Amino acid sequence: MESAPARLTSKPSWLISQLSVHVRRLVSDAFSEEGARGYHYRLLAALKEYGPSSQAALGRRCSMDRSDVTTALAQLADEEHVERSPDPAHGRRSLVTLTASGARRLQRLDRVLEGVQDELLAPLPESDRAALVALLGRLVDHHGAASGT
Amino acid sequence: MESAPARLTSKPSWLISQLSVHVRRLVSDAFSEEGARGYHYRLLAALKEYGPSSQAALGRRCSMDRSDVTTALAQLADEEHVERSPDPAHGRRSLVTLTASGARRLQRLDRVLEGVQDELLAPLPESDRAALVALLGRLVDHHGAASGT
DNA sequence: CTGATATCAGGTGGACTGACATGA
DNA sequence: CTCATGTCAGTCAACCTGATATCA
Repeated sequence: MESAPARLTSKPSWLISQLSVHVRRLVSDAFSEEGARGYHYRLLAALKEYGPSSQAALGRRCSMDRSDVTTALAQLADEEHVERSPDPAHGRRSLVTLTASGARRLQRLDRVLEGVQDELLAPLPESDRAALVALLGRLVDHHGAASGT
Repeated sequence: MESAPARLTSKPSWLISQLSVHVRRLVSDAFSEEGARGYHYRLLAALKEYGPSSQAALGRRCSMDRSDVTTALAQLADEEHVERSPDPAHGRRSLVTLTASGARRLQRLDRVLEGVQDELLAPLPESDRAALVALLGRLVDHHGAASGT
């Protein structure tokens, strides 16, 4: 405190908050050109990765609230990127599946994200990028395990 | 792509977005116990670091919009954590200064942030923390320089 | 009964935009 | 005149809460 420069930028949570502003700007700018939003991407990506799922499971995996899952899925269903069918085994549960057009949509969004990443990581050489990803991954794993089911 | 598990968690922008959710939750939880919000902390910290400033300058340094600076400063002024006085040299411009109570407030919030950081970085040993801070710092510097004045 | 699930209504803070008046 | 500044009004996505209905 006394001798340190007290630079805001030495606080990890401050750094991450600042960074997240830029990331969000970049991502939502890029996504909105495609007419998508963050929630849509998360859901599509989770569906691709885990296969057909219930809405509650999607919410857990995407760290999204159930109510938001419902809304976002309704929009995705409107555009026929996903299909919601009642789970035959469980009356109340619905099974959400990725459609072919949803998979294409995800591909486009993935490509958009690649661009964002290049821009974001521009100042770092390859080896540093890998190190950063590894470190962030450990944090996400740790905190994801703490909160999710 | 081919052999990799295609884990979402290998995408830096995804990782940062995920992380920022946790960081925000931790930070705003902790701050709201103090009755503060992110904007308040940013402004107080910037005032401490750069000294008395105009509102526009604060906005630039905190990556905040001018209108949000106005609102947040009004609240801080209500609680007498800052003082706004017209700049004698420039009629329209106001000079914002940190009061003694504002400085104490900032200290408390800083302590709160330390706690958040400990929680956030719990899974990482000291050396990795430093590495992470360095990497994030480089990204923030790069992208901050690009956007701000 | 509890518990999980899906839906709907609403509220909050953070980021942003547009309009406006004032002053250098 | 233009430009920066401070203010106000309002939009938007993300995040969260509570209430309700259905079903194992």
